[in-house]
Amino acid sequence: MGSRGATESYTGWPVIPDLSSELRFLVKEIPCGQVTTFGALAEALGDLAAARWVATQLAQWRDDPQETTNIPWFRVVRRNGDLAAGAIVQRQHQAERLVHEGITVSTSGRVDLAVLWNAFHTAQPLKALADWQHRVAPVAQCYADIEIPRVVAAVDLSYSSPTQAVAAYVAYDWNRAEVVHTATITLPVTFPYIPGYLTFREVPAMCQVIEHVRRQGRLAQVILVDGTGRLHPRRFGVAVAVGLMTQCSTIGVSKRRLCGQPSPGESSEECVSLWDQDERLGAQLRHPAFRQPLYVSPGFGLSIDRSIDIVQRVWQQHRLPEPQFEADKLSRALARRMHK
DNA sequence: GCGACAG
DNA sequence: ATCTTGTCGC
Repeated sequence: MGSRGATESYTGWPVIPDLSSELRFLVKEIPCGQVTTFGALAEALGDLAAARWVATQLAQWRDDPQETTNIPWFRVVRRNGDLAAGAIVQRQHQAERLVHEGITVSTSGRVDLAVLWNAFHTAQPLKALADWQHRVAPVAQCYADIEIPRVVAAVDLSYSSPTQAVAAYVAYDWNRAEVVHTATITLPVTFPYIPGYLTFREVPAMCQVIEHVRRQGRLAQVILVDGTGRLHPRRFGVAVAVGLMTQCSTIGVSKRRLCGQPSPGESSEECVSLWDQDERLGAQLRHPAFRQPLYVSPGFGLSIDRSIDIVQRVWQQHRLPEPQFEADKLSRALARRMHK
């Protein structure tokens, strides 16, 4: 079975676990005649936040003729005892499999969770990754603010298939309002999207396109990253990791909020600080032309306030700041072209 | 039914 | 993020 669980060195990037293999192993541990929950499996992986991914992965195996007979997906139900989500025929199938193993399923499609099985053997690989984030986050907290540079870049990812990422880099001159450099790369991606762990999914591709631009000698002084920076439960969003790995100044900019609460005292419409555990981590920005706000936090090498200055400078014509809008457009166009 | 956890 | 029909706005 090889090495299970995440191990890492103190200084470098951690070994990224193969979560699908880990989950497959755990599901196969559930004994005949027993049931468990998606959340229990997620906790066995090391974080309840993975529950949704566990559910979607099990549904995938359920619907895959190659996998469905090897993996007892039907022994996993929701926390309230309900059978897994899905079409009526699939829920019926799950009920039949459970009844066949001697488990009582009510007419409404619910099992008694008093018998929930939970004795997994696991190294909790996600917990190892979270510990690594906690430990490395303080290293990224030093900064020496630069002036707002003329050229601000952005990196963004699209997917040409569920396992193939397209990373785009776009450098934008806000004074002349034009794109001055672009680059793209493609890379296989296997780590799933789990809230709080986006770093381990998207940072390798982002760093690779940035290193490519560095070799071209065209690296901008600041890079906007789709996602969060310090505005993260462990202060280690994807923008922090990209900055740390590349030693570039980075800013996390997201369309939705991962964590942080607006400070009650502030009345400003266009900029409200976001706090978590009595710590100011970033800001919610509003643009008069757009309904939806933007969530901004430093990744690496910049203060919160300078990060805000820079994002406001390049946020003009679209819902996303111009460099990100262009990077999104570019990566999506290439991903679509590759899909054909 | 509601709230919700980046991409 | 991606998958998609119908819908809305410039």
